[in-house]
Amino acid sequence: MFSKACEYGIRAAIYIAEQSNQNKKVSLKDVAKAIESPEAYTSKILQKLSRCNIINASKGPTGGFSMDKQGLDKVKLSTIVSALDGDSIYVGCGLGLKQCNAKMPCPVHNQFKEIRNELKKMLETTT
Amino acid sequence: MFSKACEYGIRAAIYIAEQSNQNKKVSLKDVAKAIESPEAYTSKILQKLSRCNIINASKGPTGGFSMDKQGLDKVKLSTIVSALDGDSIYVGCGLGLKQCNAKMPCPVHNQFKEIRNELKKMLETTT
DNA sequence: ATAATAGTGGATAATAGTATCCACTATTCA
DNA sequence: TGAATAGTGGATACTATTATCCACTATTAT
Repeated sequence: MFSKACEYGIRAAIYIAEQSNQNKKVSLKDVAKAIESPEAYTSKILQKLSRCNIINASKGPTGGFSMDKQGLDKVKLSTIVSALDGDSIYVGCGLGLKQCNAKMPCPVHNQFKEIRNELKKMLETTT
Repeated sequence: MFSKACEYGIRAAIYIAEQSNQNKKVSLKDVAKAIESPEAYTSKILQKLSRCNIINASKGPTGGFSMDKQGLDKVKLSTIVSALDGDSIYVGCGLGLKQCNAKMPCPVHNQFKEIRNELKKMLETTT
């Protein structure tokens, strides 16, 4: 469904959100440990999320990652997914056909469309 | 959604089914050309499908791939998918969490479950 | 100021999925 | 029988994803 990176990203965001909700800043190590992910790799992912302003990163001692408490419930899963995986989940035919579209639908075109809409709707809920 | 191999497999199966419905046997080349896939790679995929008895393969000149005309509408997409991708689509938490199950659901557990059921239902339709 | 901490960014390695090559076997037909 | 055809199976190459390493910068506290 999602790439590994995206899974880590979602899990990390959820964890950071939980901690921020208690006014706690967390370090890279904390996050990696909490979500059981390789530390260095997680670092990259958090960098991306931070660049997209989904999470805040601060340097130096007492630094770490956090999220705005007030904006917390405005963060959609879909934002995280598209930041890490792009829109690959949404675009293109389920069978990888180029000539598949509404006019020339592949045999499973409509079923796929329905499921994708379901998924999209779901991703637009909060952490 | 699906691996490339699986996409090719589904497309190939659909093509072979169409041709078999007109009592036509098709060669590897035909299939690869029709579904725009690399020939050698497609060969591997068709081998798998043939081993799972989803399609028939015959050697020698006039050989090629075909499907039983009577069993044609009994072939489920899900069979092809699980032959090529295993059950990776169905199993496990959408976020890759090990400790996620009905009792300890992750924040998106139930939404995922619903979508997966939709998908499963859909895959159990014919070519 | 300086030492310690914590994130950053670029280079690189390991792995899995995708794709190709080639020698081989089975089958058909002349 | 033998030549041509078509699928088989194993070995190998390519590519993107996943993962790691390390030198660097920014920040804080002493």
